[in-house]
Amino acid sequence: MNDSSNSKLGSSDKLLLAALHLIAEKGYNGVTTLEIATAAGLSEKTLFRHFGTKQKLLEAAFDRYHYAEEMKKLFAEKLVWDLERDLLLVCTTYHEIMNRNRKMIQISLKEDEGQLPGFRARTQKHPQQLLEILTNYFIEMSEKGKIVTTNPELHAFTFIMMHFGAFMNDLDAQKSYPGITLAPFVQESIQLFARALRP
Amino acid sequence: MNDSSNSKLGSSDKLLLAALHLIAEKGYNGVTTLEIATAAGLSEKTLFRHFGTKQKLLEAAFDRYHYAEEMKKLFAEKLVWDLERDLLLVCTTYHEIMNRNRKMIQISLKEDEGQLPGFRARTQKHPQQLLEILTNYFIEMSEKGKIVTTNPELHAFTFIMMHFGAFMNDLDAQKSYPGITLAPFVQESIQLFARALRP
DNA sequence: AAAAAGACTGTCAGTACTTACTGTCATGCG
DNA sequence: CGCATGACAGTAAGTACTGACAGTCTTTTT
Repeated sequence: MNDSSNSKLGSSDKLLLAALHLIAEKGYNGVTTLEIATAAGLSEKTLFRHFGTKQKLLEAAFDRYHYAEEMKKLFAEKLVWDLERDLLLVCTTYHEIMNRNRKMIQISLKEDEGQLPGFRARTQKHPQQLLEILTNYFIEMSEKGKIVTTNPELHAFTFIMMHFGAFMNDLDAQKSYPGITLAPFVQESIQLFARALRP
Repeated sequence: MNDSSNSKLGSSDKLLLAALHLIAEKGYNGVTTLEIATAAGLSEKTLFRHFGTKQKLLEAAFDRYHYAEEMKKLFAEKLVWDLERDLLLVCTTYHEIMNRNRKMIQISLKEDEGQLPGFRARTQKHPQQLLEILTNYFIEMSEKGKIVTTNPELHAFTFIMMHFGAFMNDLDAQKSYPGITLAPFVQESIQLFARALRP
């Protein structure tokens, strides 16, 4: 259940995962190096031997575990120009990536930019790419006559905001809206767009 | 420009505002009592004379500046059963309230529940109420034959998630999507729903 | 009007605790 | 042997919080 219980990992990875987990939960200033080391099942001394400072530990964790593949590759050859199918692909891919970077996103939210140079830029890279891709998709779908869209970028933005909102709502352990799960929401959001954009 | 530059405020309010502002920006553990007092233009000693402890200062700030009026009152007698008009009212009211509680929401996001008992519950109160109101609204509109909705609660949730996402995106000073402003987005989101739910 | 009282604040010195980080030496392990 | 680690002690800095005293300004009293 706990990240650090995996005994197959090397010491560095145990520390990185424990750091990521605890900092995401309690914030950088809310966790001590002793806490992190203990959670990793190691001594504090080992932590400093590996990473020198607490800052470098966090930076190393970000570098090691931030998923950074290009969004465009994820959609290459996969779009079939059927609105509902393609939107489902976009949705699932979006939520998958956001969930993979969940801890990093939580950290970026909690800490201010001054102390985490460049971290926020990285967490925002995927959403920005996706907006571009989805905008172009709407434009092309419109040219094919399969949908009507007056403002493709705004439509793409709206679609992404829906799912960004749902993701952020889910990020919080103590959810704002219990009783609503992701899958039906995804389905509904797609049908909504399909009906609204239908020629 | 700065909160604490308003010389008409009493010392307590200067401290509360400075605390709210700084804690929202750098987190509870990221700010010192000396910093807060200095930002308020007062001495650290005065801070402790007024509030005793740092915790109580934050709690007092939350109590004093959290906007807590019942959502239902805000919509009483104001809904006219015209979808586009009513959704616009819901949108603007939602964004207004969320913005009014912006600092409190930022703090709730940064700090974990263990140290801020009950804070998160208060920031989540408005969204939950709104979901209820909007769900009932969709049900009634459906009964009036003005819209078709297969799952009113999910539709309401979807609508709110769109705007929650937009708000969260805007919360960040370093926005993910520059060049997109709120007003056109609100307009588009309403038209989207109007088209999708039209009988 | 003058004096006295009271409320509020600043300065400064200081305490107690936490915490990032280091040094030294011993131990286990291939 | 060589390498990684742990146990332990310790340092230096930061920080929440306190106490003592003095200054200022307003209000009250004479």
